[in-house]
Amino acid sequence: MARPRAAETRKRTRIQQEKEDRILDAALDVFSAHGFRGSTIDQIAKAAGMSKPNLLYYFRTKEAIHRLLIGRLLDTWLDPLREMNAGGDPLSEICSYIRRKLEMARDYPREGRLFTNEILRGAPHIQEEMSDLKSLVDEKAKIMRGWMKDGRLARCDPHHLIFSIWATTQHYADFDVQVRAILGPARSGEGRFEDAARYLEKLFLDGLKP
Amino acid sequence: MARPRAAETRKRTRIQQEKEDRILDAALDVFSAHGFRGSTIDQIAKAAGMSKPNLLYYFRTKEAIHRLLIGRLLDTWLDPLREMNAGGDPLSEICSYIRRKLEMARDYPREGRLFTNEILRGAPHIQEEMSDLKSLVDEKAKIMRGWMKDGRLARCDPHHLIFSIWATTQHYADFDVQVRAILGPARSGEGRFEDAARYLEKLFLDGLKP
DNA sequence: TGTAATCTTTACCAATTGATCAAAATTTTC
DNA sequence: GAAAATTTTGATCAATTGGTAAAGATTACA
Repeated sequence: MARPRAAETRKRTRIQQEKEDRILDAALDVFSAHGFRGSTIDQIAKAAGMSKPNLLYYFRTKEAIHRLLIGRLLDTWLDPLREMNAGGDPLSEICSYIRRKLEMARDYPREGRLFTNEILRGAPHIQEEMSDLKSLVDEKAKIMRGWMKDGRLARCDPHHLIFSIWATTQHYADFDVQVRAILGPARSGEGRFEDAARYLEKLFLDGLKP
Repeated sequence: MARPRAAETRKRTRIQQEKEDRILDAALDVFSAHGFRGSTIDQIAKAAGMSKPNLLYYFRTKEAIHRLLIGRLLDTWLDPLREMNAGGDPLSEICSYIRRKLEMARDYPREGRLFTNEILRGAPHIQEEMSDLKSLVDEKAKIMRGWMKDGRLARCDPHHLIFSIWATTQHYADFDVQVRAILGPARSGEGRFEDAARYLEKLFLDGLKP
């Protein structure tokens, strides 16, 4: 190889491990705040505490960083939905799904915004993942329809039910500044997530009771 | 004025009227799809069917276009909430609010995405409007609390109730590609908004019944 | 119809930005 | 401790992009 780059050679060194992690964390900060095109390599490099050429030694292109982040994200983003199983009690399955999604919005807001950014742009980098997503959602929708048939869940469109859970929970990551502006400083502590959880649980429980 | 620019002189001509409208429409297309920094003047000019310098004859800067769009947007975006009045029946007031917001997501998805873009970036251009927003929401929250006290609406946190309506309706504009991908081509017609309306109405009605 | 105002185009500039290269500095390995 | 491998830096490039200048084309109006 003419000009060796990190990770193109034998195995990852200690420095590679460290620096790559720092870069990805910095990039998550910057991408989630400014979007892909709104972010510059310089910004990311600065946030990671290194020079631009140095960063480019670890990742060939800006897109390579973005791709890796998006890929990682999708891997874990759907875990809560996967965990919903037909065997459990419908309403408590849905409640814990809501709780888990809300926890993700609280604990990983950057990832959430990165995802929303990508979707807002028309999901250009995750076309195939979209069809995997459809399969998963269809599968879970089928389970829900089973619950409805058994009279254990209110009859409704399961796809839109899932959308509404995504929307209400993701809102607390994507619209964070708006939520804080409206709740005011006094209620903008971490407690707002507990208030949200309480409210959403009530809404969906009573709204979906058979 | 050394180099006169459109609208800096006496009154708007026919051509100014036409071209400015075309530019704003094109800019809404481009900004809502790519975000502010992701959009170029060239792109907007091309979409508006004119050259870049020609466009810049009508708007001094890219930011001027964006500012105008954002300003216009906020003017109308909150109208549905303003219309919610204490005199009506609580549940039907909330239902028509949901319906109106859903109609906006259907009829003005570009505006919706423009707004989400702005909030995602931390709302840098609409700081003051945010406090106006807070006043409006607080006022409506007060009305809702009155309804709850009278036993005409289920007790819950009215701020989070409003958030949940925003989130579930806006979702159909912002996450449109995802919604379409999951519903599949057969159910991605305009009918999806009616399905959504039916579902949301049921959810909120049963979820908020006293 | 002629003239003043408005509009459009061509050519251009300076700053930013993604990316490269080769050499210097550092770390790892034997 | 020296050689080899890896990491860092500084200089630089080409493309993109926001914006300007000035001359030419068109339109409105008396």
